[in-house]
Amino acid sequence: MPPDETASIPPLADLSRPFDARAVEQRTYAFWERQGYFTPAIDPTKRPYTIMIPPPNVTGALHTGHALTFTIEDILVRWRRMSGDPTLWLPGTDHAAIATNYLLQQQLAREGISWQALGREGFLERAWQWTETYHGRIVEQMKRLGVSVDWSRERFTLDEGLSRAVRTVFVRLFQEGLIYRGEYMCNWCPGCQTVISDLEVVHRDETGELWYLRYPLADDSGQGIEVATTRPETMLGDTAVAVNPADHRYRSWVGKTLRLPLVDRLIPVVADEAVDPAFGTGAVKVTPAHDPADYEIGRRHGLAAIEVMNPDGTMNHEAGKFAGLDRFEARREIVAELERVGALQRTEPYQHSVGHCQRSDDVVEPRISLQWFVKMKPLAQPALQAVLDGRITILPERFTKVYAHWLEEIRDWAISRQIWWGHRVPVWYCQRCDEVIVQVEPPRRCPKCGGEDLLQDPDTLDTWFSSGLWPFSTLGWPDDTEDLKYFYPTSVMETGYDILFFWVARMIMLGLHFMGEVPFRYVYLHGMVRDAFGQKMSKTKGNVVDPLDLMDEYGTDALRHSMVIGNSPGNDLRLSEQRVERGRNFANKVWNATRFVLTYEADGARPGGEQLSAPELPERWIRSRTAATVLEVTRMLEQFQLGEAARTLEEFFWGEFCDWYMEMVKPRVLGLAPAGSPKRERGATARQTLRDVLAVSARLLHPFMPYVTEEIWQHFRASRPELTETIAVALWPRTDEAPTTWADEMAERDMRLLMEAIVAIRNYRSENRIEPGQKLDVAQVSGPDAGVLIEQAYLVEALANVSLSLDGASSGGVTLLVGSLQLRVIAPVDSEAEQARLDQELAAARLEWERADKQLSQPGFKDRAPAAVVLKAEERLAAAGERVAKLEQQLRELK
RNA sequence: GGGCGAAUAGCUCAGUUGGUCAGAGCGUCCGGUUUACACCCGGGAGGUCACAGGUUCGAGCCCUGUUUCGCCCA
Repeated sequence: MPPDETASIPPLADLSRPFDARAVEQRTYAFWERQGYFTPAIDPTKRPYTIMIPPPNVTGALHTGHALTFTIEDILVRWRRMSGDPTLWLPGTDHAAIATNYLLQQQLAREGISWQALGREGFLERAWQWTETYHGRIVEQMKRLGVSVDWSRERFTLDEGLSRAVRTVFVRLFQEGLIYRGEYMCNWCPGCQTVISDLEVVHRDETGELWYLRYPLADDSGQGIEVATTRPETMLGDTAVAVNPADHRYRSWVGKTLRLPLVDRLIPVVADEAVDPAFGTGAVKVTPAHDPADYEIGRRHGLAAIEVMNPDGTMNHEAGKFAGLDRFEARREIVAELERVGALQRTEPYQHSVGHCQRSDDVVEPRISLQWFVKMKPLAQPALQAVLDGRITILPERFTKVYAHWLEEIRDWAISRQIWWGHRVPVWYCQRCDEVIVQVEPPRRCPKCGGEDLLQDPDTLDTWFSSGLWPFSTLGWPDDTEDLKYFYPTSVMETGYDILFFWVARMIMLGLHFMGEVPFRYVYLHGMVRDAFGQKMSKTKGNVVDPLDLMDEYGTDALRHSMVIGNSPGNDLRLSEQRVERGRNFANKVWNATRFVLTYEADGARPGGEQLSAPELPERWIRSRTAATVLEVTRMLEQFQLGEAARTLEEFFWGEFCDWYMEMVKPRVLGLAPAGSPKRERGATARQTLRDVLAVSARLLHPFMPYVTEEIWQHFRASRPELTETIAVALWPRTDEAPTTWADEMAERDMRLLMEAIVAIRNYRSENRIEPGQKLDVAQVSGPDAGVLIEQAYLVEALANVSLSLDGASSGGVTLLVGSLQLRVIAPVDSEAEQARLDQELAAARLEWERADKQLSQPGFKDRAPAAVVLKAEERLAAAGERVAKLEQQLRELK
């Protein structure tokens, strides 16, 4: 085997005591990538498992949200790949139009370059440079997380194939009448200088002011009407005052003419149902060009819409002497001026919701403009249906309602953006005959008049318009590719609940419309990652946790572990260093358990060559527990219960395999017995079991902690050449064959008893401050299951530091009750403490008895409860009763 | 204003077909030079599962209402 095809692990002797994550990670990922393990083989006889990665912003950096996303997806994907499914996890990045455009503008400004002066072409050139520079960074960061994606299929939302998909979709929707262009009131961000969709507006409650203005009657009678407004600067564009027609206070005012202060424009008082009589004075100023509600009122009453602002948020020429001022500066000056002329009546603080741009945080300005829209109702209906009839399952289930509600109330989607970075609208305007040409490839001449003077629409499309196509555009659509046929529909869309509307809903709508089939069968929504105090992470707060720092310090496996354990779908996650520490400790535990196993393997003969004795109780027990764990973990993964699966694994590996089984094995493997001796055989069986269980565990753990488990695997391969060359494609332990034949109910029952006995002795030792080093004698064991303990005496002796000398000769000591067993331990007895201990145990036993008794005597219980439940309760009652009797007797003897 | 979620040990959280389900990690207390691991081992304390009703033989889990906090939509 050429050296570059191995994982090049260091020799066993060099194994470091703590797991050295950093040393392992880079070499391991390079090995996986080189070998192409993550490129699936298309097999028509098998159903593929496909996940499309939520593409991170190409110019962005890995954050904790990505770490969560990619960890969850990697777990699912690695598990299914090991299960034998042709598995495709397709990676890619997103061009993040507004974000990139905005950041690049700022970057240029720092360099003293005006983007306007640079021009469209120059700007795009810079943007591509940026993209190329940063693309490498995000890819490297993704690799550090261990993502098992197929890099050979990597896509970028702005690459040629995806761009053609975007243009094709635009053209088809236009031809179907689902895309239209029109002049409407939209959300305008003066900072980004583009329209944004409703979803990109973030509403925040703010304390502003409510200004009361008096608009006088034009007849100079001295009478006037008072209006209240939160945005006095827009008064320059007022073209009416409106009142509710049912508001008797203003009935006589309707139809009268007012003189607008500062401007001297004559404006009517109109009656309109939309006016809320309870707001302010019940009369409102109407500014059709700057408020969506006023826009509607204006349309109903034929009012002029006078724009008083420029696209950048400064006042325009209509603002007269305020022209050129920023809108907020203008507000102050206009208020001052209104006060000076006596039009300002009063001001009061006012709580209201203010829309901000999701990207730049500027206050969004309602503005009338000519934009492209997607008609949503016809697309939304099938998307709703697909979820309601179960073709798509949303997890957690509660988000189904959120999804449905949004789709039912959906409004048309403004898709054009007044920025340069993105997919340019595939529409050309003939300068000769005004023909509008909508097509996928650029036209040479106007199909109507033959003119060659064609101007392409300057706008670009919302990034989400292209990412909405992600599940199929990445597979080659609009071409009918093999990938598309095989991998679509995909299996799972895993992402954060915050982009359910932005992205998931749109993928479903567009997928159904263009592919005629759902884009994915499951939607798994994870929660938001917060800081240790539950605060949302933000740069301004300075509480951003960098996953790369955490990986540097604790290792990738540790970070991944912290991302899934104890987390459940849809719920937010508080990330703290302590949490990651737990992950590191566990990775280290796994590593050291391996060192233990490998050390004895190296010490003894090669596996397979040794004479094995029959498995003893500890072997039967740990195998049975392993089998149960395989079933349990597999079941949980099938149900997307990743957090529970991880916890189950941790508990099994650490609590049962390491803390119990390895300790039980030590008496037999410490110090090798001569070949051929029974002790040697017993040791060989134990070592064999250690290896077997560790090998199964490593495979179960691999999706969660890929690096440490791969490292283990490679060390195993040294002595077991039959193993696959990577754990990444090792077979997932099957639930329908070995090792599930290891299930052994009797062994589990007997071991429980042994473990309880050991714990009872340790407990007594601890409570009575008996030196851990002091060996105690167990003089007597009685009870129906005494044989179990006697047979396994060496285990109890080793783990509880006692010796079983069942001669009954020595007297005294203390009797411990373990289930139905009684152990008489020769130990110093402090009769006062012993009395307290027995009293306490008696109280507990009585309580247990009472509870069982209460349950059994519950009227109807025996008739209605399942027989197994009744039986269990009866057993509990009997056992508790026995225990009470024994304790009472012990107390009597003590006195 | 509408909808959703959370409320379980000091802290952070699990608990998915209602019948040992009262758990984990961290923290805390006690004890450990047991050669895999102190990133460890052993032992302990600690909870009326927010509150009030209801359904049921049986409720942390299902239903209704209330309180507090958070989120989404308008």
